[in-house]
Amino acid sequence: MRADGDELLVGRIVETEAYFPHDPASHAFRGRTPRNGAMFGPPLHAYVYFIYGANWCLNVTSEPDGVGAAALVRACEPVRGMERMRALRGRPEVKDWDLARGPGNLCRAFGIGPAFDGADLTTDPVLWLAGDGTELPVGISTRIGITKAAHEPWRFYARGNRSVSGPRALSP
DNA sequence: AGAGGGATCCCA
DNA sequence: GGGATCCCTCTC
Repeated sequence: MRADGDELLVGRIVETEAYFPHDPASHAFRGRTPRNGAMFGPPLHAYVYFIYGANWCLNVTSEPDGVGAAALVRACEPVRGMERMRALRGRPEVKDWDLARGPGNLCRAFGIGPAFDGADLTTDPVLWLAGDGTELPVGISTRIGITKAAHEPWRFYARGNRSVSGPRALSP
């Protein structure tokens, strides 16, 4: 969720990937650097990074302070604030279900950028996580867009949900 | 399928 | 400082 001025932007997370300690595909693999510092912070904090010259990606730290690990939030099913999300995406023709599909698109739709790097997602007044009790059927697959540890089944998605990103073969 | 895009970081 | 690499996106 994100409070954007007076407007509340709400999305249900439908796709994540795990990046474990000592995971060759993780940014934290080679140790702490200025970029990945937030990954080594306390759990349930944001790690926001810039990639491919165009996209921000949101991760949620998952291990105690000092351990570099996080879950990449790859997609949300928009729940509320879709018009504002469309404006943030800058693409008027995008369907609701497509607004936060993919990690870069998700950050654009929610206005998430470097300002949130290191934010505590349990107490931050603007960006936070919450549960609504919904249970989703979980599918598991290999992670997307990586070359190292590519066989590890560490991607988790909501089965049958249109807002899930990636090749169709990976989200049956 | 393929190009664009810019930061990051390792190893000189 | 160079250059491979990158947890991607859009348009073809």
